[in-house]
This record gives sequence, C-alpha cells and structure tokens, in this order.
Amino acid sequence: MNQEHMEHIEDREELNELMAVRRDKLRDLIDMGIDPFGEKFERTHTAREIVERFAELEDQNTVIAGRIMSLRTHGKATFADLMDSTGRIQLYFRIDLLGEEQYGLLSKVDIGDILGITGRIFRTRRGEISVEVSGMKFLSKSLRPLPDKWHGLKDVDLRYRQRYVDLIVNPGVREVFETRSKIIQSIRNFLVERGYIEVETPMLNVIAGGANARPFITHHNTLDMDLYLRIAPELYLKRLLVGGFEKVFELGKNFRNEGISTKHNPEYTACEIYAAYANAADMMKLTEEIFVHIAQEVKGSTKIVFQGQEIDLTPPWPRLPMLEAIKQYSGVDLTGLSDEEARQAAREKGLDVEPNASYANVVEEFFDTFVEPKLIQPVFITDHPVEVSPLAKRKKDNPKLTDRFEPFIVTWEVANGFSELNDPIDQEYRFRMQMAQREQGDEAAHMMDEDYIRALEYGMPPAGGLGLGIDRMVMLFTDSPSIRDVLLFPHMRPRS
RNA sequence: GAGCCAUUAGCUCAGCUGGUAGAGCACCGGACUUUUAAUCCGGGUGUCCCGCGUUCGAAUCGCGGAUGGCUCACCA
Repeated sequence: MNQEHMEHIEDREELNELMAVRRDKLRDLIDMGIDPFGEKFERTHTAREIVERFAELEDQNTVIAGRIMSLRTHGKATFADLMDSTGRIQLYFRIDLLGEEQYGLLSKVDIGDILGITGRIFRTRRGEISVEVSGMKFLSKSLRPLPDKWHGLKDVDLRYRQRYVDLIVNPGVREVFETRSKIIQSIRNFLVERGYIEVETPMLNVIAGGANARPFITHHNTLDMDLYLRIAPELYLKRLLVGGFEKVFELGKNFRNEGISTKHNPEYTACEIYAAYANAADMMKLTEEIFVHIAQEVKGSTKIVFQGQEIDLTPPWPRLPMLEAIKQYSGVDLTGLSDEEARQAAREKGLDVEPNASYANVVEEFFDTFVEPKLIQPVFITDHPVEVSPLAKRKKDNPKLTDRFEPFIVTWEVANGFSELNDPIDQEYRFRMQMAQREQGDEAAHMMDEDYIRALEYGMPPAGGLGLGIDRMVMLFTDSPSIRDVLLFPHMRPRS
C-alpha cells in the first residue's frame, strides 16, 4: 500500500457522510496493519451446506466466507447474517471467545463487507443454526452503503443500471439468471444428445441477412469498410448444410436496430437449429420436445404459471393455419382474395391499411389485431404468405403460402421455423421481391446475397429450420413480464 | 418516434389550496453476552432530476429539457 494509495483514501470531497465513515474505518484497519482487501480464502462449507447438513455438522468447526447483510450488536455479543451464493447463515460473535482486540474489530465491520469466518457450528436458544466465530478476516471492505435491508432496491432504473446491487439485495434476481443458465444448458444438451453440432458463424457481416430487420452498422478500420452486426445466423448455417453438415445449431446473439420494449432488446439471444432431410412438421415436433424438456428440467412439470395464468405445454400443440386462425377469430375469410379485395375486407373490419397495402400486409394486419392477442395456450400458426417468408419453401398445394410455422404462447411469438427453401432459382426471385420492397423504403427487407444463391446452386438438401427466442423462453419459465428482467444488463440510455 | 405517469436523504416513501424539508431502515454517539425487521436513549446526514419563468416567497404553479416506467408504433 503506497503513499499515493493512502492519499486517495483521503480524497473524499464528493463523498457523503455514509461513505466517509466507511473510508475512515478502512483507514483505521490499514493503520492497525490489517489488509481490508484480503486474498484467496479456502472455505470448507457453504451457508446452505451448514443448514442442510446441520445434524452431522453440529459442534464441528467450519470456514466460510460471504457478505455481511445485517448486524445486531448486543454489547459484548453480536449477531450478523453472512450471505454467500447459496444463502445466508447467522454469525455469533462473543467477546469472551474472541478477546477484546478481535471483538473490537467488529466496530470496523459494515453491512456489505465481505468476511472470511472461522468458527463452530451450533444452534442458538431460538433455534437458529449459526456459526460461533473464533476468527475473522476482512476479504473486502465495502465503501458504499447497501439499500434498505427490508425494502431492498425497487427503483427499476437503478436495478438495471447497477445490477450488481440488485443481485446483492434482491435474492429472486439471482434465481432468474440461474434458471436462464439452466434453460440454455438444457437446450444445448438436448441438441447435442440428438447429434446436432454447435457452430459459430460471423457476427460481423458484409450483408445482414436471414431476417427482416434493420441492422446496426459498424466500421472496420484497417479494411476501411462498414460492416453490419448480424440480424440472424440463418444464411450462414444453411451454407453449412450445403457443405455437408446435416444437423447444426448456433446459440448466440442477434442485433436488431429496432425499438426497445418489454419484449425487445437491441441485442438478444436466439438459438437456430437446422436438420437436413427434415421439414417444418419435424421442426414443430422438435419445438414441442424442447419446451417439454426445459419445463421438466426447470419446473418438473409441463404445466407452468405465467402472470397468474396456467399454461399447459403438454404436446401436441394445435396446428392452426394462419388464414384459418384469422377466419376463426375475426370471422373474415381472406383465402384467395386479391390485394384490393383484401384491403376492402380490412376497411370493413375497421383496420387502418395503406392504400397500396398488399394481400400479405392485410393478412398480417388481421393476424396482429384479431388473432395474436388471443393466443395464450401454445399453438403453432402455420402457412404464412410467401411475401413475408422469403426463405421458406412454398406449400406444394398452394404456392402463395409457405410451409412455415410460428409457435405462440401467452401471445408471444416464441419461435419461427419452416421447411427451408433450397431452390436457388426461386430464392433469387424471392430476394428480388425483397429488394423491390427495399427500394420502396422498407429498410427491413432482405438484401440480395449472391453468395448464398451460389451456395444453393451447389445443392442444399431439403431441411427443416427452427429459431428459438431464448429471452422470451426465459421470461415464460421465470414468470418475468419484461425482457429486462431476464437480461443481466439490459440496454439503457447513458445517464448524463 | 407519440401519449400518459414518475423523479424528495444511501434505500423505501410522506409532504394539502405556494409560507423555514419529514418518517422508517441505514448511519453516528451511548446502554446491552443467544438476537434475528433485536431493543432503549440521543443525533437529520438533502443540488427536493436539471434549466428558465411566475411570485414578496416554489419541492409544490407554468414552459423547456434529462432519465425511467407503461401504452402505442417498428420488431423477435
């Protein structure tokens, strides 16, 4: 600890009283020759182990470490709660056991300090499993006060910006992210066990393809060229099917330069899965299996509760063609209508449609207005119009529709899949249609990807593809109403 | 991007029709050797989000701005 360091401790012009007091204690510890920021510390138990295995551990010595979450001083005895990643355990300090000097150090301990503790496991008169402290070591002095021990941190702005504090004081938050980890791990295990190979494809793209979305633009200095952050890995993964991989998946982030909402974050996690020689029907079954697998692993049941509603994930989920869903929920049959007829039908139902809206636009509008808000229990919406599905195979019996599906749960689209279009000639035509839309101002329409067409020209096996929205799945399984609750550091505007 | 709402102590929140800034927790001093939202006695620690305006006087009223939440739009 050099002179400069010591001077910085004094440098507290900006500090409020609470922080100044903590720095005084820090200084006192240093003056006593105690390092407030200790080193590697070997533990013998966790808080949870001590509680769960108390019968066999009673009266034994233990070495534990964690953060002090509360202090109750009673003169010559003090109680404290120590929290580690497994839970809390009570500490009991006595002056006659520690001696005056060691016991006196407690006056330098603040809520939030990280301590290493040696002691004997016992149960207090009131029945609380505790550790009677015989030795303590400062592992990290905390220089900022923690939020209210009872009310915690509620200000959502602060919770997201200072997630580290949120995690310390709101125990449920850690559980959400533990569940998130479990979900991702169980998807990975599920796919690997079935012979899928996990791959990584570029996130810096020359062409942002595989989805309809506006991309972020970045710049490569030495190449002096702009690049896009990927909006989907789809086109790369299907190049791998051309190359001979038959079952691949990628789990990672996509970046979309779109609005932010309770269901949208600019960067989000998706899992895309491709299986050669399969089709949309196979991928729907895979979707059901994955959801059931996760539900069993994290909930132990295929019935879950989301915001008070019971959701039954037991397969099979109904398959409902989009036009039938619209007929069912709006009473209007849009099958086979011309653009003008479709616009007329929309106006009759009081929908606001652009004068040049296409049939596909009208179908989407009907779906979003009348159908989507009703889709609470799991259902596959299938057979989307070809115009909004530029990478999906057309249906054999109706080339205006595609062999595509989107599962909906609690009104959210949680995935998207289809029989992959492997005809390079039709694919080139579809890209041209997309470019026409682009020219009409649709920034989210596909860009032409000549190399992808070239890949298809070598021959891609027929395949089924599936993209899972991981964040929404985590929301569903953790009963979280906002995507920000399942992202450790959701995107926030910087504070001035 | 639009509408509505919020922003007061470290945290959670009161603060009426404009009149010297409040509580609980936390913190500081004191008492207390099995407490657990420990208790008891004493202490209020503040850029009332920022700026401008109205007024004798603004946390409070008006205008502008910042950040956040919700709804809508774009999207997954």
